[in-house]
Amino acid sequence: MKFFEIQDLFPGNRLENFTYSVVVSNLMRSPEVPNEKSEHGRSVNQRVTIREVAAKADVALSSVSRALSGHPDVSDEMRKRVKDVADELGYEPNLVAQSLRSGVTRTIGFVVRDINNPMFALLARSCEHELRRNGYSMILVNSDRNIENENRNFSLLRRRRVDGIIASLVSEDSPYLKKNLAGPRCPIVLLDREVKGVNASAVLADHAAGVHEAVTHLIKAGHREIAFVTGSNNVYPTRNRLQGFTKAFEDAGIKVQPDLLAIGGFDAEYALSHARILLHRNPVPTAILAGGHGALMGISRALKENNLTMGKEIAFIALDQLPYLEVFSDNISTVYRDTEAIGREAAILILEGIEGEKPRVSVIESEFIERASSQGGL
Amino acid sequence: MKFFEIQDLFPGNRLENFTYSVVVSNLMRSPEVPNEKSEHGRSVNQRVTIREVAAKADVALSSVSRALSGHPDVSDEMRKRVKDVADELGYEPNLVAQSLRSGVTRTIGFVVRDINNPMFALLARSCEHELRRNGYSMILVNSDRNIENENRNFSLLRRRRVDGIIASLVSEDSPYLKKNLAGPRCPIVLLDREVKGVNASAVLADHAAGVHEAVTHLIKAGHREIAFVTGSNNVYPTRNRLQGFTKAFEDAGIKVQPDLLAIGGFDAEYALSHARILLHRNPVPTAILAGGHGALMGISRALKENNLTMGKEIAFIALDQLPYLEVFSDNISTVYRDTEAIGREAAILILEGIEGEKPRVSVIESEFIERASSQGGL
DNA sequence: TTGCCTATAGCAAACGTTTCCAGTTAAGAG
DNA sequence: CTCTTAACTGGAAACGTTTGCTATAGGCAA
Repeated sequence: MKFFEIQDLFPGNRLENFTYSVVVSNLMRSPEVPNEKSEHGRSVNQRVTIREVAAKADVALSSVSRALSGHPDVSDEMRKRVKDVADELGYEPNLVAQSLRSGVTRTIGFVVRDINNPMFALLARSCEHELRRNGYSMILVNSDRNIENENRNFSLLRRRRVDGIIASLVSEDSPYLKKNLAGPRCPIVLLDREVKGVNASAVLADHAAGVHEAVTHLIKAGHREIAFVTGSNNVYPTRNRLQGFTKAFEDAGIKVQPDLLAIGGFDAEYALSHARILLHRNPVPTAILAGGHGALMGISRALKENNLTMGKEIAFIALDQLPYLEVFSDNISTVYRDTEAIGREAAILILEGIEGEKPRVSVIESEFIERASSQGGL
Repeated sequence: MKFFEIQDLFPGNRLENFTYSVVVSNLMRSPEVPNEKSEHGRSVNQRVTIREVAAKADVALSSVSRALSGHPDVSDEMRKRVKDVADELGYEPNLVAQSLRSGVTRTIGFVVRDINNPMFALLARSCEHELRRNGYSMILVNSDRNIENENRNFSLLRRRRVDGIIASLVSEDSPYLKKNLAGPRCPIVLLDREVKGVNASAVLADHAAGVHEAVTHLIKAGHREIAFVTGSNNVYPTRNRLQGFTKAFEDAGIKVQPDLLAIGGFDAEYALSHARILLHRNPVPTAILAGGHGALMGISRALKENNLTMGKEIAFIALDQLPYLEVFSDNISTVYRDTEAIGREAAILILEGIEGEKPRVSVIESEFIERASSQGGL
């Protein structure tokens, strides 16, 4: 363990002039930029092109291209000569030109329903990582839960000629969906969505299994008044979770009480207002399930308002292990699915699609993880 | 408030066949894709081009281009005719071709030091939002705290001919920095970094002010043994925070005790191991400052290990209001800076640079926000 | 020696736009 | 009625690559 001496930290005795604005100032000086203009009014791009490499190596353009791209019809001597010159000049191929000519952009578009949900950040991150490992870049566009935005996002990605689109759709019945999913000539991977009649791959989580496990656990503990707050049933996760939920009741020979279900919005506002109502129901729910990030936010606020503590006065289970939970709320029972695996799987599916393979569906398991918050309530 | 009936949720009595694999299956059928090949072995891109629009409207290519791009030298009649045909054919300009010809990609590269830090997710998000509002897309690349990755990321963005680069650098003394920051002919915005001799804009947080405020608060409360765990001082935020830290001690006429400073890593592992040592120091620190996300993680784990509660046995302040804190740990005192404002500002600076304006530095304020965790410890 | 084949290199045509320049038309002025 | 000008429009050359085809050279067999 090495601790620093104060003078190490402030080389040159900068302690004396303690003004961070001074620190800033040395960034201000601007060695004048040339920024010349060519005769045609376009700014000169003094970057080195394949043409210059060819000239300096005294070979044809096409030979440079082949030498650098690993084409087989190139002699060892030619390849070496070209590579040397390219290195010497610091040649970096123009990906835009390559894309135009070859029709391949090595870019994947990622349409995300709502980037506010930290799960998507995690998912997009692992997906990007896997794509990059395979030489692809990712353009991420956020729809902000709005189907008009979503439609514009698809259009943008088409114009950018991305090689594939990974999409977490706002809903499964947007009027633009047919055009956006059937139209483009690039592979598509849907995240946790089922859209009929489109030729797309999908990564689906098996929410039902985990929810079934969780609800069964609650029922066995004696709970009967189990509330469930989640997004509307025009998306697969809600339907799938409800299947697990209902199946657990069926298996126990109990009837689901519809007025304990608040199925209508993934946002925190919806969850808050509906949790408030649920908490004033008679009889009061003894347990409550939160479907997603927004539900968790809204419900936990409502509980706080009513001075209810999870795991004491009420049992609580979050569907989805959200990334921040492990930090400070490591007592929350969750239905866990491996979010990073979903991202990786999406990358794999889209790469398969680019390789020309047929679309397929990949299912990610889920499981109930019991912690303190699912106790109490009875 | 509308609650759903069970049968609403499962149209068609899907309750009976409870197998989510069945649900999946309707995605599997693949209406055979044509996937034709042209005579030259390139897959047919049956997308409509400007040429087809020109042919159908019976005008020149150049007129279509001008009509759609808002060029002034176009008659109203021409513009209408072209637009109608373009709409009819569903023409979507090829951004790749536009980029190649015009030299402008309408894309900004965002190099992020470590996307694991949720602050960067927030920052990138607000930045992307602002860029998109101005018609730009963002490509985000993650360096994973590794300067080799960082170097490759810059190269990738150059090859992609991005119009500007926003960068959160791993360190300020990477050997590649000169090449990467001075070389490319596109504007650059640095996030919370000072690199001498480069012609770049920057968004700098005024950490010092907030830290000064926070430490002064602690000193006034009677704290003398104040520990500080943060990243190495080869980056601006550490230096700047230390300035605020030291100034507060100076102002109070007290000497900083160097062995209470653990200045060496932003990662949680570093923070954990050093917090452990600090907590066994004699005398034990009465207060502890966490510089960043990793420090917060590591320290809070070390506190838990030692059965210490923030705000009780020890005073705790997090430098940076991390996004997840407001959710479950709303009792943590923080030095707050508006992360989303930083993202927006970065976008604004990069757009200015693209407009040809001179690089400049923008400073974001910070302030101490007192909550429960900074009490106790004495 | 001749002929053929193989390995390699070069030429030139794309990819889909934008933009310079030149040409056409119509309107207005003298 | 002719000339000048303004307002468009069309043609063609780029942008920086990749790639099909053709050309050349050398090797080897007959």
